Amino acid sequence: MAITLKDVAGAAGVSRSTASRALSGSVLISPETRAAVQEAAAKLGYRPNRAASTLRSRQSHLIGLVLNNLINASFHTIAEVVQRRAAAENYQVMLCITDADPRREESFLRTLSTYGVDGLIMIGTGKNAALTNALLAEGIGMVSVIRAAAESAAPSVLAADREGAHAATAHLLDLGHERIAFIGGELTTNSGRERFAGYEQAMRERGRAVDPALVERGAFDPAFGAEATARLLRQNPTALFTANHEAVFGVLPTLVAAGVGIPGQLSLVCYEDIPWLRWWQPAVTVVDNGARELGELAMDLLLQQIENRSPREHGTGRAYRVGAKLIVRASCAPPR
Amino acid sequence: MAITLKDVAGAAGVSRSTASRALSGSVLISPETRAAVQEAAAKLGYRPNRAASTLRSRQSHLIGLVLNNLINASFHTIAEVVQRRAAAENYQVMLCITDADPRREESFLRTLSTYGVDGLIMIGTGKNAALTNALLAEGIGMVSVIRAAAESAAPSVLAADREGAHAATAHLLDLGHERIAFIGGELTTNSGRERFAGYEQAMRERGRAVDPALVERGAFDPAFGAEATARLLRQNPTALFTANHEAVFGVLPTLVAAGVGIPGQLSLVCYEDIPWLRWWQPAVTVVDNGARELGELAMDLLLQQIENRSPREHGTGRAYRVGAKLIVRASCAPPR
DNA sequence: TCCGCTTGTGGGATCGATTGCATAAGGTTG
DNA sequence: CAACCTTATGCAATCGATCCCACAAGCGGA
Repeated sequence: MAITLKDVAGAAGVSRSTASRALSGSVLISPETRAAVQEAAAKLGYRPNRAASTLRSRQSHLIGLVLNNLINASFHTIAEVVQRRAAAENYQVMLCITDADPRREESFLRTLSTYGVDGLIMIGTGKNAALTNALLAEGIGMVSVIRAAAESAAPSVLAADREGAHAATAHLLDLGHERIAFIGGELTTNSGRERFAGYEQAMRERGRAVDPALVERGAFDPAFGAEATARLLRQNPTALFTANHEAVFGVLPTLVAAGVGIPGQLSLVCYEDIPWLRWWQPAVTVVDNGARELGELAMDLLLQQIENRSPREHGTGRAYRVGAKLIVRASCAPPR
Repeated sequence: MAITLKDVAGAAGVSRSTASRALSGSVLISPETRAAVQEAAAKLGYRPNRAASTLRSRQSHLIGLVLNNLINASFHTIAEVVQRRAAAENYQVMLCITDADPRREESFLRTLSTYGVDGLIMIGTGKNAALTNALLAEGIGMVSVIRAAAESAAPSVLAADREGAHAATAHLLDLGHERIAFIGGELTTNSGRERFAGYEQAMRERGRAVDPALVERGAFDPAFGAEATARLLRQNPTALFTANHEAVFGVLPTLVAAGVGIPGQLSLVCYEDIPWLRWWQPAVTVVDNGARELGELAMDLLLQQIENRSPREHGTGRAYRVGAKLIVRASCAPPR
């Protein structure tokens, strides 16, 4: 039915082996033969059968991308970056959405391995370390992004959450703020813990105690952001650092509804550089966690692993950090 | 190296053929044999090799998802829905991001066909109809979503943009507005054309002429939204319908900066139900284009095609419509 | 008893590209 | 000129699951 390598070989007057070598490049083939085969392939519109190629060569040119969802800005940014880099290097991406459910994740990991993926980019739950380590041992490349299980042997690319939160808090302190409120995620999450640590550290460095009444931690969800903001406003803070991204959707409307002037009455810093915060009035100062660079670096590491084929060297669980950047815009001013 | 069907067959004391049939289900196999094979497979941790299966059976259980980007809310919503449905039906999704570039799209389509995808979900550029029709003729399933080329033989699932825009405009007219400004996309795009048509139709039905000074059409981009809003405010509209989703990011800050009271001074309706507009203060009345249903319906149609394997029946270019819903919130009121 | 049918199982070819091994042609060196 | 190496090519096995075909066992009816 479809055109196979045999047809191309026939048209070019060579054997299948020679045709294969001519098209895959980089082996002993005379320039004329190579040209003849390439011409024949082009003329016939030959498209190689990846299933056959994968079966024999054990290289699928497939990369599995495992993540929680695509709604979160960091996640879909990373997904985009990964797909683009992959395509540029002639790899294809299999998308798997886990909802942060370890059971779904496990199922995806098993399925991906049946497809013979060459590597995996994981924003993982951290609950399947035994399985991921087994896959790693089988020679499948792997890089964890954003989250990393301590027991995982895969290298990880992490956001500098502590540094980012530290920079945001320091910025507010530099402006002269003392009553800096904090809205964060639960301490059970990586980012919740690290960002609070950054906030606390900055306060401590300037000799400021953290006032528990100014700290709100809760679910990654706008409703929590709204409640927390309402509570915090009663404490008369002069600045607010929202380190819980999803909560922002609740924080901003609550501030507007309460008629709080920004930055006149309250200085505001949020987390993650999403378009809305850039286009808001006044434009909101944010911490950019560097989602694009996270994705780029993860793919660099993964492609290195895949090409070297040396799980030993990479299976060290080494953690790389991507710097967070404070993007100063118009939402902060010295306190009155 | 890895455990193959041969190993499972050996452990269960049957032939490879029998083992294969026992695991693939739905053929003549005695219950005891089937149980024995399944047990052996489970005990050995057998994971079938998809490459081999695809090569022989010409079914990859892969679906290609081709779209512009993942930033746009409709697109990543559709991507999520497609992936979930696919996973539930034991298909995997290959993600391809085209940036709406026909050349990239073409390249992805060719690559996907080398992987032997069973079907394609396309938010396409419409510029590769010859190629998509060829793939369709080869037996690859296909459904276009949101955009559809007239020359394409694939069925399409389209948003009811005209109806949505009509409903939004009618809502404003019902409240008593007469000077209803419109911000849309270029007429060269499907959604730009259809949404303007809906606006115009609603106006016409109520005997209102469309005032060209109240209509702005331009790029899908916040900067355009900001300029357009600034120009429109000089025309003293009592209501604004923003049918260009990306422009919203420029429209809202401009309105806030100009101190326009909503809905007191100006009623506002936007397009697409994204979290920000739900949590804005006041909550913004929007037209929901039904991205989730678009994705669901597209997958339903695709799975039907793949299972029936009857390109004839489906290759009719038939267009399905998903209804748009007006979600009334707090951003509209009668004019003063 | 024999024929024909149903049900279950095995043998072996097959999908299409890759690759180890053999070999031929041409060139170099002592 | 013989021994040897380099370069280019072909042959045939191979990857692992599927599926056509053959065939055996069991059973009912004539």
